[in-house]
Amino acid sequence: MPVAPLIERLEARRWRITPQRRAVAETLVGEHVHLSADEVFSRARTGFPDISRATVYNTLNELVAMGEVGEVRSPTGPVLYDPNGTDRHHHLVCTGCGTLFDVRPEGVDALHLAPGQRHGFRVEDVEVVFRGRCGTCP
Amino acid sequence: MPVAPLIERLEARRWRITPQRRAVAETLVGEHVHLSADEVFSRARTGFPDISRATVYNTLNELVAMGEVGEVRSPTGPVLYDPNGTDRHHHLVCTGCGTLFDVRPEGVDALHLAPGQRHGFRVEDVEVVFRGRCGTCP
DNA sequence: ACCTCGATTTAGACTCGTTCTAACTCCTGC
DNA sequence: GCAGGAGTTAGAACGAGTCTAAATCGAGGT
Repeated sequence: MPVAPLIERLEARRWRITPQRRAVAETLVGEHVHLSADEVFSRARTGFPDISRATVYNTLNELVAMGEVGEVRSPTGPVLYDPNGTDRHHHLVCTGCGTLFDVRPEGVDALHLAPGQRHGFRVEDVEVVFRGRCGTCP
Repeated sequence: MPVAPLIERLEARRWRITPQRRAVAETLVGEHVHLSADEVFSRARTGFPDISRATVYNTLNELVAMGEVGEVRSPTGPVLYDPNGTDRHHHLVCTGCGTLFDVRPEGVDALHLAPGQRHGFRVEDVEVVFRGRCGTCP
């Protein structure tokens, strides 16, 4: 999934593509990319050295609000941004180093909450996080 | 589940029960109790006015490390402490106000990760979070 | 071309939740 | 009764993120 489609989707929304916003969008390309705002900031600076931290946060928050980018609130550590915004998927997190992968677990559709346990909620989403140790953490 | 069993378990571990630690432990009693460190701090002060914030954090972290208390890292907002530390259970969170309930969803045991998706991890735990709107949030 | 005005960007101050530090006090075992 | 470690404390420091107020940009109208 190259950058063009994301940029094109943003143009189709008549969203102004400034050089700063382009620099942010271009960092978010690839498979299994999960960058923190700070990583996005430092990478975006290589393409646009004067971009400010606030602009990176503004842009990421707008991309998330538009649904073009997903945010993963890793239980410990900063929010990670996931360019694969539309696909439903879940996560596998290393409790040692925080490494995070997307996964597509079987059976999540079958998860449901018995009416007696809904506490008056309208349930909208289920998130599944698998925790474990990655190959390099003891 | 009254306070005594928790205090007794702590004594059984030969953990020194100081007045400060007792004040913290006593705030964490009841069903569906999910307090933030700050709420624990202010409640503990009613029983022990000179307790410091650092002691509350120290004590909560030790209780979590011992497994006597669970911590729920609500995706937004502070960590919540759950005295129901041993029971496996999952959570239902309101995306509006952050209200949080314990739930016991069916079918979680069936969740598993296909070997091809394990990315070399040793999976140790699955956490399921249901998101929705509670009765009072629009 | 030239204004105008809202959209965008910026640096830095600020907030929140949490951890760290270094000094202090209190037990516990000898 | 004393030494030394365990526990406590206030406040500084921290990391992530938001907010503010001022500067700058650029698209649409003339």
